[in-house]
Amino acid sequence: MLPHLHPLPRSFYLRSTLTVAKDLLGKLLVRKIGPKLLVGKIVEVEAYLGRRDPASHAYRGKTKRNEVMFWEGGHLYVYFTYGMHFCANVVTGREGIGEAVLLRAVEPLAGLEIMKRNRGLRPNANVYDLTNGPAKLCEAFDIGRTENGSDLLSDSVMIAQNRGGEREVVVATTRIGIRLGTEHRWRFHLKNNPWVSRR
DNA sequence: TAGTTGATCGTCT
DNA sequence: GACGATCAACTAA
Repeated sequence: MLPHLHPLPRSFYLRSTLTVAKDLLGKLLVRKIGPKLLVGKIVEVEAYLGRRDPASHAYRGKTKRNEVMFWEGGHLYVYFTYGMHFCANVVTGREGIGEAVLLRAVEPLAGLEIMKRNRGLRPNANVYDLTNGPAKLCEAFDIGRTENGSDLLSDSVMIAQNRGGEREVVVATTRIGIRLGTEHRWRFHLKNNPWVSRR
């Protein structure tokens, strides 16, 4: 059913952040928790360009919180916000750069029942509410503090090529939930995908 | 449908 | 001490 879940190579992440952000659309977010397998197609992301981007956590340089953003590309930066939510980012570029791509929404493909349970939703809940937001997808995929700094080429969290996924139309808009940096259209999503947040 | 608000706490000023 | 890369519940119209 889901053959060849093989992680993308390190070189995928060692390119410009905007390029990686667009290329992440359509790829598979894969989470393995013991025997349980969760898979979602990435449908919405935002790029955060480090020291040159006032909206980025890395704008003022490295801190204890954002340290992982400055690691080599292909790691997962997970942060805690609003006192209750986690959000997950894909670190891009070479070590010391401090750039990342926020995963904002995925289309659930496998492990829907587990995601519903992780989200605390009833079995008959609307599937569109499962993973249509950055904090929602983290809850659904059970991504939290423990996953901060995970290598995306490892097994527990990986991003894999979506085989047979044909080319889709990408839409660029301004980023959501920020005060500075609103002039840039660094949010990318797949056109008309029902899991994209704020349609 | 649009706009407002409360929840809740780690991080940085 | 203020606020945030959010979400859900609420109000008004």
